[in-house]
Amino acid sequence: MSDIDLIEQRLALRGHRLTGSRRRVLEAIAGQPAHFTVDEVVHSSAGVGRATVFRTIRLLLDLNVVCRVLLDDGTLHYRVSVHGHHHHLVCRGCGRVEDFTTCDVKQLIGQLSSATDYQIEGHWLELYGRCSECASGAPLVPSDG
Amino acid sequence: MSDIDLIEQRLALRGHRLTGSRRRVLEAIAGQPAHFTVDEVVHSSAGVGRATVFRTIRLLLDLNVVCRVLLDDGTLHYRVSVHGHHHHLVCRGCGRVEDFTTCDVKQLIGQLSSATDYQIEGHWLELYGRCSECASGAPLVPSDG
DNA sequence: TTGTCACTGAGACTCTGTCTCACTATTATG
DNA sequence: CATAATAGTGAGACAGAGTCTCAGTGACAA
Repeated sequence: MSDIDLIEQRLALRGHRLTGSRRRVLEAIAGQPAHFTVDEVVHSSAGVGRATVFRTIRLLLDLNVVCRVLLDDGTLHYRVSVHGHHHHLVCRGCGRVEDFTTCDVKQLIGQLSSATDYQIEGHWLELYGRCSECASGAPLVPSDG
Repeated sequence: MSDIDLIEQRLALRGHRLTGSRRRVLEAIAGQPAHFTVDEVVHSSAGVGRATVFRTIRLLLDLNVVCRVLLDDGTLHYRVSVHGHHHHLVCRGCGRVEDFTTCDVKQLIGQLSSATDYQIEGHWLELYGRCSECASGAPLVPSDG
C-alpha cells in the first residue's frame, strides 16, 4: 500500500471527506523530495487555494502522516512520515533525510531526569550532517562543468 | 559581573557601540523571565523602535549571549545565555528553563553516525517536562481563589 | 435527488522578522 | 571644540508563514 492510500484510509477513518482538492494536495506531496515547504506544495497543486493547502497539511499533521522538519537554518519544512514519534538526520549537502526511532534518547532522558529532578515528557531532536556520498567529496559531479 | 556587564564587554570587544537604545534593550532583556519573545522586549523597552530591538537581539545571537528556545508549541522564544553550545529543558508548567551542556549527546551521535554512515556535524535538542514543583501538584497556589 | 454541512477559494489579516532610507549620535581626529 | 566618518536609529514598507472569514460548492447519506 502506498503512502497516499494509507493517508486516504486514515482520512476516511476519521470521517474526513476525500475531495478533489485534497487528492491534488496528496499527489503534490507524494511528488516532493525528502522535505518540502507549504509553498512548494501550493505551486505543484495547481488550482488548489493556498488556504486549503495549509489546511490540508495541518490536517495531515494531526493525522500523524506528515511531520515537521526543522532545518539547520531555522526554517520549518514538512515531510511525509507515517511512523509515529521519530527524529531526523538531515544531510546538509543533498537535503536527504533519515528518520530514526531506534536511537537511545531514553538513556539521555534518564540521566537528565535524575540530574535535574524534572519529569521529562517530551523532546525535539534534529541532527545535521553529511551523508556518505556528500561527505566523500561529491562523487556525483566528477569533473565536468 | 552581571550578564549585562558581560554583554556590554562583548559588544565593545567586537567594536560595537553601546548606545542608549542598546542599553534599554539590554535592561529590558535582563528583566524578562526565563525566555521571552521579541515582542515582549519591544513592549518593555519604551521608545526603542521595533527594528532596533530585532537588530539588537540578532546581534546578541551573533555574540552568543542570547539563544533561541524552541517551545513545545513550535514557537520560537529567546533567552539570555552566555555559555556556548547547550540545550534546554523547559518546564511546561511554569516556563522555567534549565540549560544543560553536560549530558551525553555525543554518545547518541556516535551510535547514529555508525548506524547511518552520516558524518554528523550539528544538532538541535530541546526537552520538555515539569520541574519538581510543578510536577508535585503546584504547591505555589494552595487554596485561595 | 435533495439536503446538510464539511470543505473550498479568495483575500484580508496576523505574527515574526528583514530591509530601506533619511536622520542622529558616537567616536576619532584635527 | 569643530568636524567628518560612519555605526546605529525609527518609521514604516515589505516578505514569508500561517490563520480566519465568508459566501459559495461539492461530497455523501438518506
